[in-house]
Amino acid sequence: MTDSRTYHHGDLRRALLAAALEAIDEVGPAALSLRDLARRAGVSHAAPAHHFGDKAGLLTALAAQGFDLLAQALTAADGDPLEAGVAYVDFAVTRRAYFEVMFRPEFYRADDAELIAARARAGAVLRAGVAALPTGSAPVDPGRDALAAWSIAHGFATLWLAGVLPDRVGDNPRDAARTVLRRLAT
Amino acid sequence: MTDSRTYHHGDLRRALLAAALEAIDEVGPAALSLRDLARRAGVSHAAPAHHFGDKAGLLTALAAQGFDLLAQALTAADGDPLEAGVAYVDFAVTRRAYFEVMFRPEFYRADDAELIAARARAGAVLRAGVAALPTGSAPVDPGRDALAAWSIAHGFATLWLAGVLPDRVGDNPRDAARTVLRRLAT
DNA sequence: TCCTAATCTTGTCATTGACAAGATGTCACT
DNA sequence: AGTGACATCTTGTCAATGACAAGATTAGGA
Repeated sequence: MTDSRTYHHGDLRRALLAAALEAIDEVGPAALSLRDLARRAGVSHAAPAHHFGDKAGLLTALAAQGFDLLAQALTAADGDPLEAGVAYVDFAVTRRAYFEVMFRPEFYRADDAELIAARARAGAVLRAGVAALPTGSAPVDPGRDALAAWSIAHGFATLWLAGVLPDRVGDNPRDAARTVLRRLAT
Repeated sequence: MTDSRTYHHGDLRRALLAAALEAIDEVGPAALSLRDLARRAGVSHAAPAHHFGDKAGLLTALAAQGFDLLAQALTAADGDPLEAGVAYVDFAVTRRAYFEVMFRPEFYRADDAELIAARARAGAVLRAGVAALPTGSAPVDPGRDALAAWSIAHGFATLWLAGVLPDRVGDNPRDAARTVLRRLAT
């Protein structure tokens, strides 16, 4: 179906999303160009509009897909809250394009039903992953603990992606994340 | 000097930075338009180029100014690491435009000397603020503790700005941050 | 005064997002 | 097989933008 001689592409929607991931990795979500995606997919400049309406539509689809992939990644670290945090950071780094779109609501339609559902699924997995965290001595608010855990993992991931962490942390995000996250898990 | 009848603006650089803060608060840093800033300042569309070269130049100046303001805000919470964290979150929320640019290196020139200096100043204040954190029972790596503290504050601030936190956290970022950050400070 | 540099303007070009209208392919139904 | 409705893709167009070039205006010192 990648035969460029056919009038119909055959799988353009998927091809555009894949091209978007590449493009975002290269230039970031802000500089993403629909026309560039069309060129990458070998179709005309107006073809993307049919599948996504506009740029926000495409990024909405990407974000929804990203939340599902994140839920999947967190599920893999079943039971171990520390490893769930590591998986969160790992997702942000290895699937950077998804992550960068997911947490920038100004790029997509935050009221999209499919997106809201996907985000809710990821949120449920995330809260479940944190539930097994060892609590302090004082009576704790589980909501607060989940927020703290989410914050530290999200913050470390964001700072890593922003490239502002000192060189000392090394180049292995999983190991670095585990070291930092352990500060909360003890 | 704000007299629009004069050929020279008089304080265009400052006016453009102020207009940029407004515009970013309205549409975000990605959708920022130099021509819109020029209109807001009452000058021609090419006037900004003389002061900042291009868009990245303007955002570089904004980011550098932001790091200095952050350092200033952190210094105000002198000595108390918990309040330093609260001040960090408060800065992100109340001076959102600065914060959103500062941690998106793809928007500006990360090799700018003035920016690097400002960021180093802010980093020094941040590390100093965390130094007084109560350590756990085990022998600790102060660098790790600083990273954990930075991560949790930065993560909470980022999640707050992204608007993905549950309604339960309320609408007061300072109080909410204090509650979450205490999880690390005990 | 004059002159040099800084500041701002006008004009231009390629790129982009969005929209409209038309061409082509696909598929269900007869 | 034939046909019509719909999905998919194309071509054409427009306003907005970033960047650049060249010229006008002003400020401030020799």
